[in-house]
Amino acid sequence: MLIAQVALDVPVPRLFDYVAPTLTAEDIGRRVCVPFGRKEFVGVVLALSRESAHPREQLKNIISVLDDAPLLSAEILKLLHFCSDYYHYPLGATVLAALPTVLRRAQATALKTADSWQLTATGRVEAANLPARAHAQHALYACLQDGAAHSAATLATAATGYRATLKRWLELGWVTQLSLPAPLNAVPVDADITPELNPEQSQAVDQISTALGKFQPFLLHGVTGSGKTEVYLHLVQQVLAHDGQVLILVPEINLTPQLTGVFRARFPDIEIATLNSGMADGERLHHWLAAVHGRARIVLGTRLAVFAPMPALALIIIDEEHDGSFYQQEGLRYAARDVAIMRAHQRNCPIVLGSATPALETWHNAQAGRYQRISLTRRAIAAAALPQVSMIDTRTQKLTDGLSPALATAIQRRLDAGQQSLIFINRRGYAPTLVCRACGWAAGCPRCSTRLVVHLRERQLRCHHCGHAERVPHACPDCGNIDISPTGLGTQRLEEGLQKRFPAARVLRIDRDSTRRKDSWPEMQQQIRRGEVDILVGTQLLAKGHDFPNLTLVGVVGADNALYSPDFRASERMFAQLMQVSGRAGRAQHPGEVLIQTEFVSHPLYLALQQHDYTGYARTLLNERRAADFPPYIHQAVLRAEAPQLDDAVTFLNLAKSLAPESSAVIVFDPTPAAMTRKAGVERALLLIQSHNRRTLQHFLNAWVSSIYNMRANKLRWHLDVDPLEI
DNA sequence: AGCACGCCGACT
DNA sequence: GTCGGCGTGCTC
Repeated sequence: MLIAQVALDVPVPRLFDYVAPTLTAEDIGRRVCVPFGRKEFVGVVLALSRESAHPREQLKNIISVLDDAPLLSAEILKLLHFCSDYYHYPLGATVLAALPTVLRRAQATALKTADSWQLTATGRVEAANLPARAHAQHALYACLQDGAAHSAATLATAATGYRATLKRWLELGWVTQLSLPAPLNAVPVDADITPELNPEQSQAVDQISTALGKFQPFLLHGVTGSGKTEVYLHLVQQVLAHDGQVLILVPEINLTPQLTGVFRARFPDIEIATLNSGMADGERLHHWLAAVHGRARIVLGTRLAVFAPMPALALIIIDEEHDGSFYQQEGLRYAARDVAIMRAHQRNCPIVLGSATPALETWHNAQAGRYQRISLTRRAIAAAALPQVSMIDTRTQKLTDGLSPALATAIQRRLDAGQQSLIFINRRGYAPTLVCRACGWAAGCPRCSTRLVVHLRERQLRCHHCGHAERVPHACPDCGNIDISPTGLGTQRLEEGLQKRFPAARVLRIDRDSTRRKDSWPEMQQQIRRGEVDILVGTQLLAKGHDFPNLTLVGVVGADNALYSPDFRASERMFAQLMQVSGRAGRAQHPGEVLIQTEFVSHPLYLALQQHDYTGYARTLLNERRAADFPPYIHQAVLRAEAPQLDDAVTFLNLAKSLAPESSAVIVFDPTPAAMTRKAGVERALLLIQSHNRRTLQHFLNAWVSSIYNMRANKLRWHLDVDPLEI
């Protein structure tokens, strides 16, 4: 009797056995439909054996086997196994999380190949004579006239409401329907020319490409504008020449279209699968399958792409590897960068971590020789020097709407010269608080332990953590005083102040609020490039990898906040952000200038920034971390609990602590309320666990987690966060 | 996660 | 007398 061990998407840390007479070892990694409780579930076969720990009469039969070939290779299953172990997340849920959502659903019986449509010879002749007013038909023709097969998704974007037209054309015999998936990126792009590399870049390419075929992590540390992308492109070219696949991970959505464009222009004949959370399910599936079947030679995506099976994977690239969006903060809590390293290790291929401001963990690994460091010290455009950075002492200057006279003068000079300025402030909204001048009341969120942010244009108070919104009150709800005022500075207020100060200037605000509408951010980027904007005001959105050639001034406002933060990673993050945003200035012919408003003109963070000295500041921070016994000198895990009452969460954690195995090499701290205790109506507490030895910590957690699963947890949710980003 | 079973309060 | 609240436990 053959028994299949099946992974199911249930929060239970074990597999389920089913009778599966027809399966063979070839079927491991295939999806199956199984009865589970009263329902049918989709699962993945992870192992086959002759016997089960359960009596035969308790075992049910597999209902059906779903795909004609395994979707998850042995290799990717091994990676998922590792993740389940390392992050202490149930194996079944981990495995199912690696599949696109459509493939996790029970109704989806078998995988249908996506249809595509192609113009016939008749169609070509007839469509050329369409009446001018047949707009819908013209739009469809424009899309199909290249003769290639196109998917529904491509047709939908090119010609809205194409379905009716397509149906008619199908009847007329103008198009044929193929039951083959259309190639990705069928829409042609202009081919790019391969630019020359400077000596540093070509040395980087040489060094990395000699490692192809074996495991070796590289840290590509390149100053902003040093042309890391060009290095990636050359490496990809080499891998493609040997029929390999490349996995490229990028931070959240913003950069994906831009970078995809670059790769498509350089490799117009290569299929590129893109994977990010913003994609429609069907499209995502299409791209994922292209990766799985090896058709897509380049897979470019956000963190979730790290689990995309790729039969010919030969190189992994992580761009902006320091970026926080590589951490998944719910469900399977993983760090895509670390998973990618493990994947490269298992696959025996090189991995490139690129950044101008590497994460301290990464830097530390490079110092220790675990990663090979390659530096690009010069900007790719020879004329573009790094910007000059200076501080403006806000203790001695009078600020108007958050702006010092020195910064205002600098902006005026750019306006006179027809150049652009960028003012960076990491706070959206009008003002971060609404305060009563009489009694000291401040508007707080009813569902979170945090202040509400004033959004004046919408006349609303909003919580940036749970989405709660209410009208701005006219008087203080506590004492009735009318004199309540927005306090502090946000992007909206800064925008308003700048517009008042420079009435003739075209000011554009860029934050999550102003770019919420789909496609508005790419549109704004075009606007900026076309020179239709004089002053940009924005948050970290602006810091990331964009190239605005006419931008010569970057002003920084309100950065001091990070210096007070209780989060030990706050200054690392702020330094990286400022370094990145400074890098926006003077990327082309004109020299750039960066002005930072601060009360701490001689703080090491700012001094390092002035010197463009990542290395020096990294050393400072690492020394601090070592002295304080913080990561990367110690390994952490956090047990988090959420409950309607804080007491219940804390009690649970105390009980969990009492169940912790004895270990002299592991420190278990006392439970504490989370930094933001209440969030979206739930009370949160946490328990920090530390060890100097990663393996010791892992063993400890292994033993502990199974006993936590046995605890009763009413109305309480808990999870373990290994290598947490924030505590 | 779903879903059923089960044991205590206010209703036709 | 039942309808239904959600605490508890199981799913191969």
